[in-house]
Formats: sequence, C-alpha cells, structure tokens
Amino acid sequence: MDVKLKNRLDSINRFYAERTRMPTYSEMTDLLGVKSKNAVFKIVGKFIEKGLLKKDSKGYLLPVFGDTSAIMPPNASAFFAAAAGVGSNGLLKLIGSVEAGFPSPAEEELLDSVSIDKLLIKNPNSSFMLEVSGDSMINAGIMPKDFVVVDKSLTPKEGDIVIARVDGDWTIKYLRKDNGKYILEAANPKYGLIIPKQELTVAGVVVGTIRKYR
Amino acid sequence: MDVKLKNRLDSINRFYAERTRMPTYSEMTDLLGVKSKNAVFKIVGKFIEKGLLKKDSKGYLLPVFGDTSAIMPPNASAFFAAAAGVGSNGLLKLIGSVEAGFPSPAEEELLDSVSIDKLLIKNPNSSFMLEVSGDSMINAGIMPKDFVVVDKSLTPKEGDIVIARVDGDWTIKYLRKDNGKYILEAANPKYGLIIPKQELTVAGVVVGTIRKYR
DNA sequence: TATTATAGTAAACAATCGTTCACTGTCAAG
DNA sequence: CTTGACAGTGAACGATTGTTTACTATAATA
Repeated sequence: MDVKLKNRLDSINRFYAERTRMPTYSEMTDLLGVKSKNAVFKIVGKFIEKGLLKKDSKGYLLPVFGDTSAIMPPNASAFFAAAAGVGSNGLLKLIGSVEAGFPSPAEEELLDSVSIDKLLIKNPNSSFMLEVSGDSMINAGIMPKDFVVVDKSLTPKEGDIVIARVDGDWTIKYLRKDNGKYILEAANPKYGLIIPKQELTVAGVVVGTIRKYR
Repeated sequence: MDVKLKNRLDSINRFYAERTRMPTYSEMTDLLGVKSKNAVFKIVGKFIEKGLLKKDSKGYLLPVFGDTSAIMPPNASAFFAAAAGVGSNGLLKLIGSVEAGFPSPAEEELLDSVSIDKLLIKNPNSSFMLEVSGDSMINAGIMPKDFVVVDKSLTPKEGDIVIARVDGDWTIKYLRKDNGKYILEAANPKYGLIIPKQELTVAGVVVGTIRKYR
C-alpha cells in the first residue's frame, strides 16, 4: 500500500482517536483531500477490502484494531512512523523489544497498533482496576501505587496472583495450596505465609499490572 | 441517580464498548426499553445535563470517560457494580486500594471508569510500546516480557527511565548525570553504570509499564 | 380536588446519511 | 492511435438521522 493511501488511513484512524467516533463520508472529504463523497466511498471500499476498516451489522463504518491476541508476531519487523509520529487509532504502535530498539524509518511495513485496554481486559463486565498499597508483592514486580487489573470471572488457580479476603482483611498475594487447603504467599520475604483461621475468599484474579510514571 | 437511570446509562456505554460506536436514537429505544425516540431524546438529555454523555461539535452523541488526570479522587468511595458485573465504556471501574478491598454493593456512588490507554498515553502521536527483554531494570519493578510505554516527545530529565542508544546498542535504563555528562544506570546490581564512550542518544522517556498475566 | 411535574407515545419534519449513476481527465499498455 | 484502468467530480436518490410537536397517563404536591 503506497504512502498516500496509508496516510489517508492514518487520518481516518486519527479522527477516531481524537473524536471518539468515525468521520462521516462528508467529513472524510476534508480528511482525504477530495471533493466528492463518491471518491471517499471508493477509498473506504479499498480499506474495507483490505481489512483495514470494517462495517458493522448495521452498515456503520468502524476502525479495525490490531490483533492483540498475537502481540509481537514472530516475523514482524517494524519501523517508526514518520518523524511527525503519526499514530493510528490513538493507540500505541507496537515496535519490538527494547534490545531491537527503534528501527530505521526506511522499513516499510506497517506497525501493528494495540489497545492496552483490549490487551489486558478480556471480560469488560467483570474486570476492575485496583491501586496497590504496601510492598508485599514487590518481588513480583508489583510496587506500591501500581494498578492491577482484576478479573472476577476467572476461576482462580494455584500460582495466580489474586485479590482475596482473609479473616476479614483484603489483600493481594499469590494463591498457593498446602495440604489441599488454599493459603496465600507474599512476594516479599518480610511477610510470612497467610494461613486463614476462618475464611479465605478469592474475589478475583490479577490479569495485568500498570504503572504510570510522570 | 436511581438504579434504573444508571442501568440505562450502563447499557448505552456497554453498546459503545462492544460496537465501537454510539447507538442511534432508534437503537436506543431497544436498549432503554422505550418505544419512542422522544423518550430516548429526553433520557439522553438528562445524561448530557449531568455530564455523563456529551455531544461533539457536530452534534454527535459521545461517551464520557472518567477524568484520568485525577485517579483516585481523595474522598471517592466506591462499590462494585452489580453481581452481573456491568461495566461502562468497556473500561475498567476504578475501585480503590487493595487494602480497601471490594466495598459492599450497598454503596451507591458511581465508580469512575478509566481508560488505561488514556491513562498512560498523553501524546498518541509520539508514543510507542516496547517489550522489555533482560533483567536490568528488575529492581524498578520492570521484568522481562513487560511492556513499556515510551513517549518520544518528552524532554528527558535526570531520574527518568529512558530508552537510549549508547555506543550502537539500545537499552532501557535510568538516566543519571555524572560530572555534567549523562550516564545510564541499571536497576539491578548485576549491571554497572553505563558511561558512553562515543555517543548516548535518548530516544524516549518511559511513561508507563504494563504486564499481562494469563 | 386541582394543579403541576414526570415519563412516556406517535407522528412529522428538515437535514444528513451512504450509495448509485453518469461522466471527465489522466496514464499505461497494446 | 486506441483502449482500458484508475481516480476523481457532481448530482440525485432512498433511508435514516435527531429534533420538534402534540398529546396521554400517572404520580406528586398544594
């Protein structure tokens, strides 16, 4: 796909990121630099054909997100967007590993865009975000003030990091088993195992963590 | 706001999360359980008046995201959504700290919803996501296979975690200063300071980290 | 009891939507 | 030189949009 077409797609996707809705065909005449809606209709038709945009069941035009179930496809090479840093969908472009660094702009393949929301949240209706306090999980790379994404719908299993209520207190810990009974283990040698006296309730499984700097 | 109204708002927002667009007034008659578009018009008018939905400059209805610049408002109390786990906007409900746990459903205030994308990404056009390899930042809670969000537009300053190219290699490290010259410091005692022989280029500042479990 | 407020119904309206039609101009290939 | 492909223009069309109008039923208030 040539640069002009790619820039056109980017401008549509950028509209979506900024305005939280897809542009109308009329609005796209301005975005794409054409005068007629039929020209837009044909250009959009090409993007739909290539799977870069889509229509829903009612015929409304929608953006297409990168496939977050396959982060870092094995053979993907990547390149920076142009110096102006055009992104698609307001989402992040997934480059590669830190060690691979930032490839030269000469590489031509499109970067996948990913939505972090969609990366971490599999079940929107049963997922929540909590802020971590305390350093009990610090050796698992979970620090105070980090956020964890918790999914209540998942069945907890041994080794999961869970949000649990034990003897009336809430905590975040590894879920372990000892003699057939669930116990909790911190990721900090300062804290011992938690063996419930009365009740251990697992409220949800931690499926992701987020930290914000600056 | 009573439960019926809140459920109506949730159903609109859930439509947005699932369909990537806002429903039409006609579609909202089904969502809200009314027969006439004027009833929808009035209900939506109430949400707009309360700041729970909005119109853009062209008159299109849009969802309203929680204010991510004020995560965890100091006096916010929170409660779980209903057992069915209704979420708004497909976004996460921000509850509270782990120690506060999950409050009882009896508490009535709305949870803020947050978009992680919007939480971490301030400049979509200059932000990227990289996967971490190596354990050089492990004591900063950044582990191999974590993702970092990098913003190229920020001016790096001392103490930032940066993506840098030093003597031809890419790395992620703390940016430090020694005798007026920039150097790099790992967060793992296994690794010494990096004092560039030739060139140190900072490509971007790390503004967030993400880890995915399961 | 009367009045007001609220929540809804049905229909009509002007505007805009996405799509189709007919056409033009440019470029590449035979 | 002719033909076909491609990218575009302008206008028209049927469908749908959000908004407005007129009204009804119920509940709350004075």
